[in-house]
Amino acid sequence: MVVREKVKDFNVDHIFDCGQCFRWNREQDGSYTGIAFGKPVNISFETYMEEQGEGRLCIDNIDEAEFEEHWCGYLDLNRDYGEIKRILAEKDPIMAEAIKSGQGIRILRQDPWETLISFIISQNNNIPRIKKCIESLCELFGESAGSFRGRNYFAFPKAPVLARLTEEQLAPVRLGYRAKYIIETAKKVAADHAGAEPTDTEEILQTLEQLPLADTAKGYAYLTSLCGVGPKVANCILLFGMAKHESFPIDVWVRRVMHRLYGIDEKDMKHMADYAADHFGSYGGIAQQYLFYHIRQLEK
DNA sequence: GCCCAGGTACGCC
DNA sequence: GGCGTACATGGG
Repeated sequence: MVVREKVKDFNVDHIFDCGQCFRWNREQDGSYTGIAFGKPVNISFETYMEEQGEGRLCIDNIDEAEFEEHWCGYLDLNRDYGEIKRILAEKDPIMAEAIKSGQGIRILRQDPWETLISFIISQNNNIPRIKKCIESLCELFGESAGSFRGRNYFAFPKAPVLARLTEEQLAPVRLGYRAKYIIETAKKVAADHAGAEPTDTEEILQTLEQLPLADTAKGYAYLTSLCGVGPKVANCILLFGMAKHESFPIDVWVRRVMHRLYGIDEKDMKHMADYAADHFGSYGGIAQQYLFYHIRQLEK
């Protein structure tokens, strides 16, 4: 168990139930259990006093070394979200209101491969079913990650494993027409990876794991070249799997916000993207998460 | 039966 | 390049 005191701008519901991740589940006590880096973990957060915005973060089933190596970055703990919120709140009153709804949001730095496949599954789908599909995919094709608090866990299946599957083998996961996209994308990613040995050619080979280091435009170009990855999914992968915080995914909910609250024409995606780039700049993706969380709260 | 869900591929103009 | 439309699946 790792404990950190005086953690600010952190709310487990805002972080794990804001649609950026699909493998974290809420427990009776309000904590969340999930799996990352091949290991099941429970995360709880206790605020010292109401309205204080500080609290104690507990991560169970890891040690200090694992915290430093993986979890500090995964939870984006070194970023000052208070400062980001101050900057964004000044942009407009709608954003200021949205930040109040999701004041404890943090953008996770998830595994690019898992994020890629998860968001291919997300297209034209709803969050509960996305979670079911991913869980089933891991149970059927992922390596066992042991048991934790009486439950068995499975790691996310790696690219070469999915690349070898047929649509028939994937059928039990109930992915629908997305099964084909996933097999094709897995083949491409696995092949790129296999071919990524140093060569004497000028051309820099692109692989998925190189993308977080590349600039956003290059990452976007690679991702949208994959089958089943369009503009929205690519931006989600850049944002949630590669910490490209300027990426601004536009889905049905964000369209709803931009139309209803900002008055932008419902089908003018270009205008929405331009608005985000102009107003929210390098924090576009974080702004998008406050808006996404906000509109969904309003609809509940 | 219909509509919807963190959209995309594909064909047509 | 901008438009429609089909697409698997399950919940409301």
